[in-house]
Amino acid sequence: MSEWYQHAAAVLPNPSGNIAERRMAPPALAISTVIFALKPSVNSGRPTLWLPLVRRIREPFKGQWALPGGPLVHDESLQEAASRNLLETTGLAPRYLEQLYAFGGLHRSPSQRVVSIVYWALVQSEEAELPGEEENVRWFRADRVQGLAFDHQEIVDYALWRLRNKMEYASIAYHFLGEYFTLAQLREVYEAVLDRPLDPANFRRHVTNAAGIEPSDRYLQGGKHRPPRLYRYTGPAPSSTTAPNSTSAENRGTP
Amino acid sequence: MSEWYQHAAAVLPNPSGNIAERRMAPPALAISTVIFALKPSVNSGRPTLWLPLVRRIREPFKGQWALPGGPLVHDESLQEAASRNLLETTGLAPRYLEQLYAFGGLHRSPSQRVVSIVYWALVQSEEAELPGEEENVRWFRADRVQGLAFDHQEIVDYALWRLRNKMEYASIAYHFLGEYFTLAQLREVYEAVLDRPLDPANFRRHVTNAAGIEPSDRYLQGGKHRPPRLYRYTGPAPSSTTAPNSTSAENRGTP
DNA sequence: ACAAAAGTGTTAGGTTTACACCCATGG
DNA sequence: CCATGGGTGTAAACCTAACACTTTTGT
Repeated sequence: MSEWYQHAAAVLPNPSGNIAERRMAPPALAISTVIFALKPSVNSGRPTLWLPLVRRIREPFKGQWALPGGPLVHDESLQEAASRNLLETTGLAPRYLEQLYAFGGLHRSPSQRVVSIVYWALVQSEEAELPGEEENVRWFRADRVQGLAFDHQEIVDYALWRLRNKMEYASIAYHFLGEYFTLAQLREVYEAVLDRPLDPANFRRHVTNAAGIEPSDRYLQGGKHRPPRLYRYTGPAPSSTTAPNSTSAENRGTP
Repeated sequence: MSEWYQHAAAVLPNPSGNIAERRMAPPALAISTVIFALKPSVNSGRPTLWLPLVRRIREPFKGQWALPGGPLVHDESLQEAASRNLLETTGLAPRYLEQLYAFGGLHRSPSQRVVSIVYWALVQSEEAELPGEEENVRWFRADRVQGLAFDHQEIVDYALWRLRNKMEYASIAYHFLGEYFTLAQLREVYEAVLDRPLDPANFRRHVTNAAGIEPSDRYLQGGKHRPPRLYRYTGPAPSSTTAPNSTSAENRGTP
């Protein structure tokens, strides 16, 4: 895993060295994915944003952490490639998956020109346990990552910005949670991602007025206080169909 | 021009035919651009959205109209490729240029797998005259295009959606206009793109309260009535730097 | 003077925000 | 019965849409 730059290069006429030859080779095409999950902070226990990275085991940036990714394999759409990517890294099927951006700067990789089409994904916290044995995959706090290989720091920053931005107007927070959730849990998701406290009363109204969320007749038992009602998300599930068509979307600017 | 699919294929180990061989070839990488300009409608004379298309002169979809595009040439970033693209088609440097989406479906092109990274651009109407001699480049009304080659119809529809969407929250309308413009002209831009009338009084307030627009001490003379004041856009000009970093942005969903 | 567009004022309605308050449950 | 989070009510502040009205020019 994660040694695809080498692999991609092997397909090309001239893998290395000769500059004149290199200019003739078409850029390699790669797919990478920024995967977000909420996990309890080690200190406060409150949920915070985490993402998995893989350690590079070969030379461009050997030993440094990088986004999970791989070459674009034939007979596989861009989305499918990202999805497979996610499965191999976290063992999960994506709850939410959307294209982020195509990064194509000339010197992203020192050895060879690589164009990366990057996706971003949301997965559920509990299920997001790594396949154990993997020593070269580790979760990091999303706001603490640094020293990444290639331009992956910039990519992570942009994905974070997009997540925060989109969270404010689109119904994506649900994809961090299971089928049933309390409004307090949902609020904690928003507070973790947006990194600011929200008024519980106003949050309740905002979210119950929104379409796509339905109260169930179940309650969460076992708490210390009054058992909160459980809700379900019944809106569209763009899990594997976030394309430019239909009702999909991207993000919003800050102006 | 516009015969780059062939050209790209020529670089690859196995240009055609053999399916087993074809699966080994990496997908070709192309850049295309959706270029928008406002031109007066032939009937009403009011400004409407237009875009330039190029006629295909070789076989996949020969004779049909397609988006301007070409292969990704070495020593040229994605943005630079799109920018060159735009220059060759309209003779203009882009006033606004932003990445739209990477289209990578398996069967976009019948002969060979092609991944297209598509940009969208805004140019000024008056200057957007074609280099005359070009018989294979023509402007079409954006809401009337049909029968395009490949999946370009879908791409145009998405670009249109994105333009309309982004127009509602970002300061991009200015890029259709010259340095000095009246508020009525600016309102006509919004009305043409959003395809609905706007209240002049409220529009004025909305736009004069927004940052990045300054009144000048000049007035537009020569009209039939009271000469309107001329304004200037003084906000950030993302003309060639619309990357995921900085204050750039993409679009907003239809939650 | 009159028509028409430029530009200003005003008001009703909706949305957001802050916070007071009641409800229900475990201890 | 009390502490605590679940859940409801309410009023000020703010934003938006609709439209009446005044101003300024060319004819």
